[in-house]
Amino acid sequence: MTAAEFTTSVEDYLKAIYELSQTVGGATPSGVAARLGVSRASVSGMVHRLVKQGLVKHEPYQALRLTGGGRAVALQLVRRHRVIEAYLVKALGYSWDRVHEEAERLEHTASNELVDRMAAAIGEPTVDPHGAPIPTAGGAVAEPAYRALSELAVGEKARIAQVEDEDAELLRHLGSLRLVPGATIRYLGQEPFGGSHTIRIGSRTRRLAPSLAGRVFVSELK
Amino acid sequence: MTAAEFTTSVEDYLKAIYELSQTVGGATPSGVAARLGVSRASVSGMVHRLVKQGLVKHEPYQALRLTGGGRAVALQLVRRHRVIEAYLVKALGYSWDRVHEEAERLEHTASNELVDRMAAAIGEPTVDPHGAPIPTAGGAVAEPAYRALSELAVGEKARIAQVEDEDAELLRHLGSLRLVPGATIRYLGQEPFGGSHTIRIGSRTRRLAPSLAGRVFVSELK
DNA sequence: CGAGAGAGTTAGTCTGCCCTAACTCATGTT
DNA sequence: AACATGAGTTAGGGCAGACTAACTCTCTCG
Repeated sequence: MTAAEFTTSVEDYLKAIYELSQTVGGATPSGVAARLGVSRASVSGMVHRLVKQGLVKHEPYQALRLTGGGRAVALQLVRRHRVIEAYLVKALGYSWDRVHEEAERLEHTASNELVDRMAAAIGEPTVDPHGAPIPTAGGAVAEPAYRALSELAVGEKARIAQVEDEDAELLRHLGSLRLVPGATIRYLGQEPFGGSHTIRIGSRTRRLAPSLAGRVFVSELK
Repeated sequence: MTAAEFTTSVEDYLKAIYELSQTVGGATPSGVAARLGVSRASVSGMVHRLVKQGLVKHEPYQALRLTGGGRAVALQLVRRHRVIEAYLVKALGYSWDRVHEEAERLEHTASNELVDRMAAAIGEPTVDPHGAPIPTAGGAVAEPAYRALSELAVGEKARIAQVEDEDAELLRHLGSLRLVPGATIRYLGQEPFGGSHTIRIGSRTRRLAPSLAGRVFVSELK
């Protein structure tokens, strides 16, 4: 039942389409190609196979959409990825900048049962080490509408909710600033002409390059 | 450095050749084919590739032999497999009859670092749940010369050292008899004409089909 | 409105790994 | 010693998934 129903490639495409679907512009073939590091032609080829398998819907020259089945596969994969990341950090002492790469490989070979056991062993976490919500085994996900840090109003306080997880350099930098999910900050504003953002975290003032501030997401402080 | 240097297929072939090399008759192409569930022709094809990559030595119509490099790859894989099995049992509550299948997949995607962390987390085990020795990270393995249970002398006492790990049914049966590595038994003999073997384990007398007794290995009691 | 630019697709090729069918080699039996 | 048998190999295909090159569609902008 948990047999390898889909190839690693198919799973990767479905996950890419799932993740791009919830960004502005949706999942375009060239977006998928860029995300997976393959040519646009390869995406066209794979999309045909996915459509034939009933995992994706596609009208030529339109955005790609997952079917219910395709979405379910993608959500399982996302769950496996995020649980594995959380487990590596909590149970095996990994740092948060090194788990993504390992999880990218393990997510395709770990059974759902293993992932469920990992989740149980660390107390059924609801978010991964970068703050991303973990889908339930049943395939339900919270999809919180966080704001980018750069969208805060001057003087506003907020809590760091989630950061992008794919860039290890970024994660090490954010970690060194203590800018991790759960941290409380106050936004002090942006320098003129698209300069750095300034925030207060604990008793320290920190400056963030504009490109970083769009990759860190915050929630209301309650 | 721990990048995926070899395909899953290549790793599987090397492991099969390694394991068959230490049985009587060595690693023949048809032995490898049977073990991996592929045709003999597929083995011939893969052997050409492995020879070209310098992982295997092969004279036509002779047994296959690993080169130093091939052996190193195989030992890494065996280490990953056995550490994963041990970890699943000790850290995640798996039963010993369900770990082989999971480890067969994870061994190809878990990094050496992950495996080393798993090993450390459970106290650097030296054998897996079925009693098979775990190679060190450096690639050294103990290769103990155990006897099959069926080779014991009547009345002899011995310790269960290792059992075959690939047949879940077998493992469940042995588990129900408490015939697990570390258990102490006394061999009471075999029924005439190739019948069942009888052993004493704890205060109970158990009977083992001849085919089972050749798949359970014992060491001297000290 | 018409033309690029760029996105998407099709065509054709390659590699990895599997298969079946058919041939060759090695070996034991009579 | 010849031959049957089975092990090993070669030949020829197939499928998955990637690529480049070339064609087509869409959309924006002058």
